Amino acid sequence: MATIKDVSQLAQVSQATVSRVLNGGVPVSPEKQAAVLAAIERLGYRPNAFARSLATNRSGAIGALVSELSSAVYGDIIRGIESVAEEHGMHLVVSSGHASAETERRSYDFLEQRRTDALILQVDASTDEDLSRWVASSDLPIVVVGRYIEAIAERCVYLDNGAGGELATRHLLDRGHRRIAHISGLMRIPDARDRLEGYRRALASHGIPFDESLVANGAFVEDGGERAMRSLLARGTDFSAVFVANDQSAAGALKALRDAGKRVPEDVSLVGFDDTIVAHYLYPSLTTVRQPFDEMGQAAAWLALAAIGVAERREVTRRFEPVLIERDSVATH
Amino acid sequence: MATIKDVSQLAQVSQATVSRVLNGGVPVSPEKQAAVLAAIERLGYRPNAFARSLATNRSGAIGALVSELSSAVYGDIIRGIESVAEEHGMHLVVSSGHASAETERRSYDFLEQRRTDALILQVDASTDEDLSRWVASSDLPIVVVGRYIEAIAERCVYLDNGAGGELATRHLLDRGHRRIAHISGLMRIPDARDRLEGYRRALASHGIPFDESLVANGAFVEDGGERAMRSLLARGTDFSAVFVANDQSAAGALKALRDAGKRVPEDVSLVGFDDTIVAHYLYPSLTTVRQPFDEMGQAAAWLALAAIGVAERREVTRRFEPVLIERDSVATH
DNA sequence: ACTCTCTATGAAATCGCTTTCAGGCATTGT
DNA sequence: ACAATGCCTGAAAGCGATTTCATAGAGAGT
Repeated sequence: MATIKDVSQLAQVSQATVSRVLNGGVPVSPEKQAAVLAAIERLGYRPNAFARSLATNRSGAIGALVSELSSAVYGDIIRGIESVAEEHGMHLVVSSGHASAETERRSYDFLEQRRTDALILQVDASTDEDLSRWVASSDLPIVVVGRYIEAIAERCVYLDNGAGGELATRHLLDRGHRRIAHISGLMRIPDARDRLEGYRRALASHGIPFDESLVANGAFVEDGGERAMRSLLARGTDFSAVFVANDQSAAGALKALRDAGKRVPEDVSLVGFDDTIVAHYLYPSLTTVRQPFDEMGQAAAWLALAAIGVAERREVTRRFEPVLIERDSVATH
Repeated sequence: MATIKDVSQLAQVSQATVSRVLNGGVPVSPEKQAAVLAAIERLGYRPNAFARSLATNRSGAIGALVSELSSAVYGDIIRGIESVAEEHGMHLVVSSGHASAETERRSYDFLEQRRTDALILQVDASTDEDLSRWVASSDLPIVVVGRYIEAIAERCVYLDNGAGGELATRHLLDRGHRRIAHISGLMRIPDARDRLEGYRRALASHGIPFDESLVANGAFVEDGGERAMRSLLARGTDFSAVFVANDQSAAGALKALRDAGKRVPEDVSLVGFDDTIVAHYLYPSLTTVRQPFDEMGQAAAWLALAAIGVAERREVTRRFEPVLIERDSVATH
């Protein structure tokens, strides 16, 4: 591998000059410039990124830590981050936390260890306190996406989950449903609690009392949704619609309904949450509350890049509003 | 940020000693060891990864370039790579090619630029020649996954797509189908051609002549599958089953069938390819040919790690066999 | 008791780049 | 024609680790 020294010798200039033509900004005479470029070409020279980073203390990359790499949910967040990063000539290093606090911590350490210039975190397993501590103790800018943490609110990009729960429930109310059940998410995750809260608010606004027996926990996973729906059906409490806390558990709920001989949406209407690819593939396709993952990723990237002075500081939306996507799983009651 | 020098001063030892306790291998007296560890703890010292990499010329990470980060298909490959990498204390840097040859090239350049110790490529847009050239001209080990390229065969981890096409088609033949259509994939991708070839072989083995009018192109995407199925139906040629080149286009095909009032599997049976999450969510759930993405990722990682001497050299499967996953989209004819 | 290993340690070179600093040379102004 | 100004350029000092090499001291062998 050729080094800058080889280039400088071949081009008969100093290493400083080579560095200057490489990085621009400083004027270099056209002749030397040409000589250097020729030498670079001739030697197939590529600057050593480690040396450069060591000297500049910048890596040219931002890191993203996501809870699950292969999830349909978070792919769009990454895509959003990447598009903005690329726009600014920065690269993206992605690492996965495997939905385990331990692995999240390890991956965080890796990224934080001065390998990237900024960090974007989308994690589930670590607690609010963990994250706040990380933000406080790290000297690189950290942005948290998909989660609102009061202590570091200005570094959070998140959805208004309460409004989302309300939106979903209101939609069912508007369609004439009155007995509306809820399959909730993993309650240790704030999103789940907020969505439930939104559901309660919507009911309240229509003067409908909250009924404990219409709520079952789906834990955000397909299996959980299936079990929750079975439990709901077994209770014998009557309902004509269900707001499910995410698309994945809605898939499970749909299966349980089908197994029980209930038709969707004729017998039971279903609203999901997230608008992941799952909602599109289900049959009937799922009416759901969309999270603008792509835009949220972009916002997070803007925040991060602005913090390190790569992107201009500009107004960035941090709290996103949910949007209802109507498909075929809701009928008028 | 504390440096090794700070630590060495606080611990009253040389930098070399600090480095030794950090990296192990070389004996250090227990007292100094303790002093160093205490100093590290006290200062919150973390070695600078750039400096270390510059000195050792190793990054401790392997790079993966995938065509699409957020695809359901490739998530499992990454997961497989990551699990093996982690097992060996290596980290993973992922970059995306966005299914464009230009971006693939750029991402490749980034990763190749001495940032990672080995490279695993899963790319669609770049040609066999591009890849062969990269492998030839790079001084880091490169493994290609999901693709067979003759010139660099020993660095490829791939599925026997021909066998897959045969498997799918044979399954339909075994179930009594004789008029079997095929919705093919993007023909510039070898996988698509091989699957078609397998389809032809299976037909031939049953003495059924290949019928051009039973083949339509679905280009591996949902839309394409839908259009292809419509085209097939419009031709008026009779068929009772279709082998679709991947799950995604099978989803489109299913939609077209449904729109045309055909029931699956009663009127038309369907077999997909890949066994992605899509196959699971479709209704009826899709019988499909499974690619062991996870294991393929693992194999690629083993190959890569062995090449840089991190993992022991052991026998690694490079050509994987497809497996038929039976679900609900095939009926006996 | 004396030489001969060995073992643990530190000093210093090195990795490949950026950046400061000082100076040479050509302009410009008077 | 001379001083002042600016523009380019090169030498050299980092950046923060690893690693080689030499050496001091401890232990072993006779």
